[in-house]
Amino acid sequence: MATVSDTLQDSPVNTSGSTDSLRKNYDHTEIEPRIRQLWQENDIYRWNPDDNGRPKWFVQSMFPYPSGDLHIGHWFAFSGGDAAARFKRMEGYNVLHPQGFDAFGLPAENAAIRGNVHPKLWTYDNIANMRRQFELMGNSYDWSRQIITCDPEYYKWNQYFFLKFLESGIAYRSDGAVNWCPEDQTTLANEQVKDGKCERCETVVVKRNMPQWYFAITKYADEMLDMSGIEWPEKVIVSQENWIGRSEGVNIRFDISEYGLDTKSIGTFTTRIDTVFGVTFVVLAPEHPLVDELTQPDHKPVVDEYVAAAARETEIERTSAVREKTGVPTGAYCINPLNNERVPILVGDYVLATYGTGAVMGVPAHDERDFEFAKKCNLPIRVVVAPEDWDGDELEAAYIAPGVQVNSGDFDGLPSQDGMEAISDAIEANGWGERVVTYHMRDWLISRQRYWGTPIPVIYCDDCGTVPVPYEDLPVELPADAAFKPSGRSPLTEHEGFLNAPCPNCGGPGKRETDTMDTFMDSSWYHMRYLSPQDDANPFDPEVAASWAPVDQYTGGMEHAVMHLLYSRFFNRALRDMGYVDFDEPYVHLFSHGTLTTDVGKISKRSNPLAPDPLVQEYGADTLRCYLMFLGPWDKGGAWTESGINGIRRWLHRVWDVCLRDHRELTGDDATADSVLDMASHNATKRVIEDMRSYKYNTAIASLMTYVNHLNEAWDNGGVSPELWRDSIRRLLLHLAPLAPHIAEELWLRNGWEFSVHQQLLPEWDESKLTVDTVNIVVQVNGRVRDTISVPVDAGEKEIAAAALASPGALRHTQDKHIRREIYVPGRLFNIVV
RNA sequence: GGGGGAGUGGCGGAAUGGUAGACGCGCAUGCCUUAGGAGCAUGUGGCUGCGGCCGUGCGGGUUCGAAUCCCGCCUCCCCCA
Repeated sequence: MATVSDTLQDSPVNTSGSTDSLRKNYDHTEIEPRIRQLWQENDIYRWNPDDNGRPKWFVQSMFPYPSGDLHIGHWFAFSGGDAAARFKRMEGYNVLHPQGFDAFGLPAENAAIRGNVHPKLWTYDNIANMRRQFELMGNSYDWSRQIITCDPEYYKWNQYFFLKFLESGIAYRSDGAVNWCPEDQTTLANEQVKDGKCERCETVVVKRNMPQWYFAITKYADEMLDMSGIEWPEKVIVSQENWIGRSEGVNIRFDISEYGLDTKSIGTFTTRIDTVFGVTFVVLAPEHPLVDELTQPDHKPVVDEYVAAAARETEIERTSAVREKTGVPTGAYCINPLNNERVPILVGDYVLATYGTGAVMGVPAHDERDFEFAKKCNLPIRVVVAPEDWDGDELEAAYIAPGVQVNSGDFDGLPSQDGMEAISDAIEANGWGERVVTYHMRDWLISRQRYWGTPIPVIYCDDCGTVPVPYEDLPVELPADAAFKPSGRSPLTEHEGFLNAPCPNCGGPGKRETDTMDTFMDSSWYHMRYLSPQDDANPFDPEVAASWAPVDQYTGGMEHAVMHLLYSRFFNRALRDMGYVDFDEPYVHLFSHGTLTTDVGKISKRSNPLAPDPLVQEYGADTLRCYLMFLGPWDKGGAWTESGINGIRRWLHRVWDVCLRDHRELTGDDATADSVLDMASHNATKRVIEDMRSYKYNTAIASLMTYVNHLNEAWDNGGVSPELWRDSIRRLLLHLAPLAPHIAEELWLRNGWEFSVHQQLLPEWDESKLTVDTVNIVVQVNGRVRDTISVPVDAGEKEIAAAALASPGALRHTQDKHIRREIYVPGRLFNIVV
């Protein structure tokens, strides 16, 4: 068993001075496991929630799905996250850095369908393997707080929160059109449909009508638009704003009472009520319930055929901007209440039944799609908001911008922004419609017709209706012996033992809900569970939460900009309103790292598994971590290629070499050499700390490389003092520790310093040491570099001007010329304008 | 169609108004070696008459000075429809 003293015993500081034998000693295959064991035995990454002497820092990387292998993309994500945690620890914070597994989800179940292996077995095997791979990375996780979301001890609390949501009216069941993935045989939330396809398997999603459970996320839509409490990348904020998609407008009704139907009007939603006098037609979605009733007999065959054709097309096809807008008249008319005009009603497939009211008022003069549609269908185009210099001519394209109301009755002459308000007032006063706010975001559909998820804890009773499972009966556990064949219904439906349960209310026969919850339920609050993962009385310990939540720093990929990050923000607000937490936002700072790609494409759980294990074996975890962080800016991602990794390995060899030289060989008789090295040290500290704080790992490593080059130069030139050398090596290792934790620890111990380097504070830098005695000033003539001069740092402008003007390079270009101007940028350059 | 980001050597990238190409890869030459796909050292944007000239996607502009700021255009990537 290795201990700290053993390490020192086994590997004393080498005093032979022979660099050849030293170099051979950097054997990552020996060092890395031994150092990790040392960390483990001393438990240095265990979080102590009661250590209040240091400020708290809750830092978390988005937990992985246990797909089976930790691929190189995971390494890219987690190397940076771990460096951030280690750096913060060394800045003096009490750091909580946990990790876990997002363990429910379809791949496990699909594996069961394919390979006859139980999802639970598959998942836990994968977790075991990924834990082993995580160990190879040497991350500073407190594994004692690991959570696995498919453990009943975890999902019990999903069910608990579901029941709480039910009580507070946030969870509700509703029947209606939902997104259905034919491949995965389940419904999907709107957020999980990308380009009309399933986010997971890319199958085209279809609409189905079925009763499903929802969370009322839209209740928080306005509040979630307020991002003032978070420091997140702009692109994530913008994505969420767009997804929530708040728009203010007016619902206005067009009268159809002349047809004697039950429905007396067509409701339409518009954000441009200022253009209502320009309505020359109304378009219904092909699925609109009024289509059938309103279509006049002589138009029937055409309309029926059009509706049937539209049903065969997907939403993406129908709303594609490049596609020609088509439509057919119903032969019916409706009345615009503002001007009592009769306008034709058409059916057009660019209008979707699921969006707004499923009907739009057509204003061709001021809407691009309506303009195109009117041209195509030969409908009139009437200008009602005039461009500034409008001459009364026909428009060649829709005029979208604000202008002045014309052809708008009493509202003529008003600026259209004012017209918007005045017309809205008139509509509301006359009962023709009302102002409404709509959102693009829909309520969160959480039902899934799959096995491997959290059972929704309700029982349906013929007499009592929908009855929540009592809290004391939680968790409702997944039965182990389900049949995994996709049928469009949850496998649990086929499981009699699970399905039949007595009604908790009346004791009569009841049927359990057989759908399971969307797995985004699990990740919406998992950060809170890290605070007290073993608590069996509460989802999380309120006292610990009071002082430790929210998460201070969260890192993860952009793919969760909407979905996970949106759901968590909603979930936290719901928890807040139920009194569980007293803050609004779950994740204060967010950093979105980029995507690592291969030449094949994106690395993800869906493709390109590139196993890092052989790379770790060949190069070592430290080399791989540093290489990934050196590829480019962390937030930009990059293309994976193995070429170049040798550069990092060579550099770590040089680090090894320079850190094990015997400082007693140094003479210490050159004060200038000392000040040069000291400046390099302080400069490295400044640059590395500043870069690490802003996650610029690539330039932080570059600065460390430069620093090692300086150390080598200083050694070769000789003359530096042994004390300064030791101090400089110390600095190097402290800065290296977050990025290459194993080698930094090994070299730290070999130099005789106290275990562990990861429990040290970062060195500071002294600005005054960053200035030198003489400084090189660039001499320019007309902005072009002609010479450089070396002057004392405290030289005045006059002195510098004289030296610059006298420099050979400047003289060549100023001879026989008239000097018009001289520009001096202190400490940098002197520009002569001739 | 809308929103966001980016275009710099052979390559990854650095520099956000002040010496373009830090740092690294690759390449070249040399040293060491029985050998090397190892290590070390030096060099490395292009052209050159050795004075310089050209050079950060393209075209214009502002400035003493622009990769950086402004206007117009082209291309690529990501997100949303």
